[in-house]
Amino acid sequence: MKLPRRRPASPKKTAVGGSPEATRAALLQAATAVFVASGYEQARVRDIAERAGANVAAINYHFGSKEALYLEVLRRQASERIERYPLPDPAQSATPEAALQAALTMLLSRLLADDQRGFVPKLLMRELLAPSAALPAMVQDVIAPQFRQLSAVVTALLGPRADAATIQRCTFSLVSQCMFYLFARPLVQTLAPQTYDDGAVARLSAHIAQFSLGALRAQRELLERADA
Amino acid sequence: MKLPRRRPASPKKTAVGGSPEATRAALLQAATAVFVASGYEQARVRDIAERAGANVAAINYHFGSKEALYLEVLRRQASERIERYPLPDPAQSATPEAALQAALTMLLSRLLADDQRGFVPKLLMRELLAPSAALPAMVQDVIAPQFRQLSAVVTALLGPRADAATIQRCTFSLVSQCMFYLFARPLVQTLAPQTYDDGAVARLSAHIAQFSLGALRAQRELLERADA
DNA sequence: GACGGAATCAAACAATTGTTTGAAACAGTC
DNA sequence: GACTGTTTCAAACAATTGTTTGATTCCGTC
Repeated sequence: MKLPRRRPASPKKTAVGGSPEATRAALLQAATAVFVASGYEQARVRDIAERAGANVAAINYHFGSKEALYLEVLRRQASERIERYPLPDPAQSATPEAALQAALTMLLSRLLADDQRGFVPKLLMRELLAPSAALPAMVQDVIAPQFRQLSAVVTALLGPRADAATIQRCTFSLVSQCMFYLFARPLVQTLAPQTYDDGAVARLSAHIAQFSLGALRAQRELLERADA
Repeated sequence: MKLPRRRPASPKKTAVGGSPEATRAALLQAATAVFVASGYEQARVRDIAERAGANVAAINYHFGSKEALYLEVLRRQASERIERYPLPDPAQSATPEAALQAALTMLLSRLLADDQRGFVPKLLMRELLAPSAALPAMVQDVIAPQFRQLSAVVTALLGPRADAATIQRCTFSLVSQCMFYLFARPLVQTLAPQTYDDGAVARLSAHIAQFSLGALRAQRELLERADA
């Protein structure tokens, strides 16, 4: 009693559709979910195939290997999130202070937004914990641009006397406060359960901006007093 | 040509010693190294046994299973690190500023010190990524005390007008800057390779203290101006 | 409706995993 | 020196892994 498996939207397992492209897409979607849930090493190709309603061999047929599939998932998710949350143009902000606020909001949005189930942030966490061959590309594509952008804003706020090392450390201080709410979420939720309620991004970015603006102004005064 | 394997410090593979206790100890030490390097799932019992100069079966004989060995390693490492880096007494510091500096140094030490190969911090990362039943105990034993301590220091620096939420967020800002250098290490090393050179803890804690003291003073002024 | 390449499948494959086994070596006691 | 319980060992075990295979099904084309 075999029903036709191709075009007629086969009601087989999940939603393979029927065309080869549909299989590919289903595998990608299933792989994303499984990789996020288990990480690369713990993810099982059989889980992915089953979830996609496809055969195990389909993975190697369409992508070559488990690792190639992983890299493909990573590449797609990262670029998608990047274009969903474009970096704000610093020239559009009236003041460096406004630019900082805008940049922090976007950074936090990227890290905390729950659309797409937070794939990229979770994968980023996994990569940082157990770096794979994918991390360098991820740093270059996702992190470095944000870091450069923030560095420019910090440079504007610290004034002309700031050296490169100071700019770098201060930028780290900004990034760290944002990433903290991603990484330490289970911890923060234990200590302050209401933190991730509605409007979290706005609330947190406002605090981080206020905290950091005070720090950067003080740092600037310090630099200029030392230089004088 | 079998040489006597027991007491006479057998020069076999590594340093099993000879007695059953020595085998146990060697297994524990090797297991610690391997678990830290690879994590529980990726750690191979054969690696551990070889590193300890023991037979694979010795693990199951002495500890019952791979998981039991892991939990034993965990238990020992956690308690050891806690007593190695005791929290500084805030009453011993002359000023709140000095107390902040001392607390940050100790926090960073705990997170970055490479003795024992940073087992507990790495485990903390794994727990935050995939929380298990061990996390609550870990928060209670390792994190919460530091957080309370830092909160007290922050309260002193922010002055009497600070509300609980502000104190909490500012303390998070402090903790986040410290944890960042643990979590984002692969990232930081890409962007600023020299960061973890000798004296990292002193250098980083000095920056974080300076940055944050400026932020906290500004915050205090803000609070007092708004209240006045 | 037969041909042919693309796609899918169940099954087998080779490698690796944690664990168990049964014999051997050991130390202590009588 | 034989007995006993403990400890160690090489080897095998059972389960799981990613991958490959060879047959089969599909679909457009002639």
